[in-house]
Amino acid sequence: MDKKWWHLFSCQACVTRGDETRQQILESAFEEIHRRGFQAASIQNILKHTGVTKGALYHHFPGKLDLGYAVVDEIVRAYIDSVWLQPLAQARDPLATMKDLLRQSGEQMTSEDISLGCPLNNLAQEMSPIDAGFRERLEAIYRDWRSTIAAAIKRGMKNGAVRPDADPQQVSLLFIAMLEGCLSLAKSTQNPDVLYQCGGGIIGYLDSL
Amino acid sequence: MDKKWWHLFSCQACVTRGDETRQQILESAFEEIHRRGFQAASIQNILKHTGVTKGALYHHFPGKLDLGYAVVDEIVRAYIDSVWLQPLAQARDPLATMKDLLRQSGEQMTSEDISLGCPLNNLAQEMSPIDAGFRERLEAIYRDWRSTIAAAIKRGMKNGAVRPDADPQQVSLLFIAMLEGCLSLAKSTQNPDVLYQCGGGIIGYLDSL
DNA sequence: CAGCATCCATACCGGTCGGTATGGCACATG
DNA sequence: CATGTGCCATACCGACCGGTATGGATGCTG
Repeated sequence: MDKKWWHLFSCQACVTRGDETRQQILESAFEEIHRRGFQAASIQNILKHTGVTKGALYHHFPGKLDLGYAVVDEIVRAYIDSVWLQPLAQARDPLATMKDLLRQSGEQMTSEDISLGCPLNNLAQEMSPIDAGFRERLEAIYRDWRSTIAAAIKRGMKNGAVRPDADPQQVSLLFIAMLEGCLSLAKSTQNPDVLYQCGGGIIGYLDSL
Repeated sequence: MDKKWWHLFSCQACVTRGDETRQQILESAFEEIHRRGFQAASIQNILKHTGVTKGALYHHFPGKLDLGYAVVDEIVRAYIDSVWLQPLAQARDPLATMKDLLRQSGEQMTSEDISLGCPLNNLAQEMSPIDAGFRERLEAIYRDWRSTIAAAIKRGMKNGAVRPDADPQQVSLLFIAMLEGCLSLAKSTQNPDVLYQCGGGIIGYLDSL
């Protein structure tokens, strides 16, 4: 079932062209899902923005559900990885880096980003009660996120960057909850000021640790 | 267009029976929307659980969108009103009552409540970017909620129940963000412990005020 | 060159959606 | 009693949905 290894040398097209359209479909699907939610996402719309046809899509993905899973596994997860997990993986001062990441991603958000909200949270809210496959995948991302934060906090407690009576589990939980809550409120109001003021509250919380 | 006032005396059926089925439709619609989201909510399902027919529904509501608006205006708003606004309206010690309400509503949540999430947040997340009518209604509810909390905090600062250097605006914002974020995480993990631990973090925050 | 697998385009299908048109029943009115 | 109106049931509609069947183009394989 897997491609044989020498395809990498003898058949460029098989590898690159196929994976290229697959990637196009994935990114367009992510856009559409981010915009309308998974259930309301239309296959036709996903195709319209790529130029590829339905035959191509159903050649690469068995169905809409699997396409959604792939979006979670390969795009949403990769985003959280690159933005949060990797910077925190070997941070010396976790609170400082978290505050930096917070400010940084807050500043570079467009008003459209604000009104569309966090893709991870959107999908989790919509699909967790409905589909177990989505739930498990999204919950795994949250779990990794939390454990990475908790580990960073623990390291910070050891080297004195975090006060020693902090509870790493609760801090990781509450931080993500505050963040998602702030993004959620900002999305509802479509007001960047809400995001900034709320983000200030998160930073204040981190300062208390 | 309005019913004439003497209908209240002369035509019981016109008033009570009509409003009764309307209320049934509203409640069933709330259930269905809470369960599947507004866009995926099926008129047929809403009817199935009430026993009334499509003619009745479209007699009381011009369309699906207006039905959704009515659910927000008459059910979601009423819920927030009764659970949060009224208890806080003349609370002497706002932080204590907020902690009480938090614990109370946390304890009486079933595991199904947890996995379905907060109706207000669900609808806001799904519909705010898509439909302005929903967005304005939901944002109005959030606004009232925030201003009620802020007013209560301000009163608490006057009578010494809240430390005088608190920022009522930010407290109200952050509290709702934390609450919605905690419910959101608990929904994703479908784990009550997450809710309790996260709620403990909120209470810790309130204790710091 | 023959055969085969990959990759994709087109046409089509059953099912469900929200919405409408129509008619009938109960009842208040003049 | 005749008429009008609020309330609701039934049958039906076009649109769109996700999914499939089929065929063709390309390029590697033996």
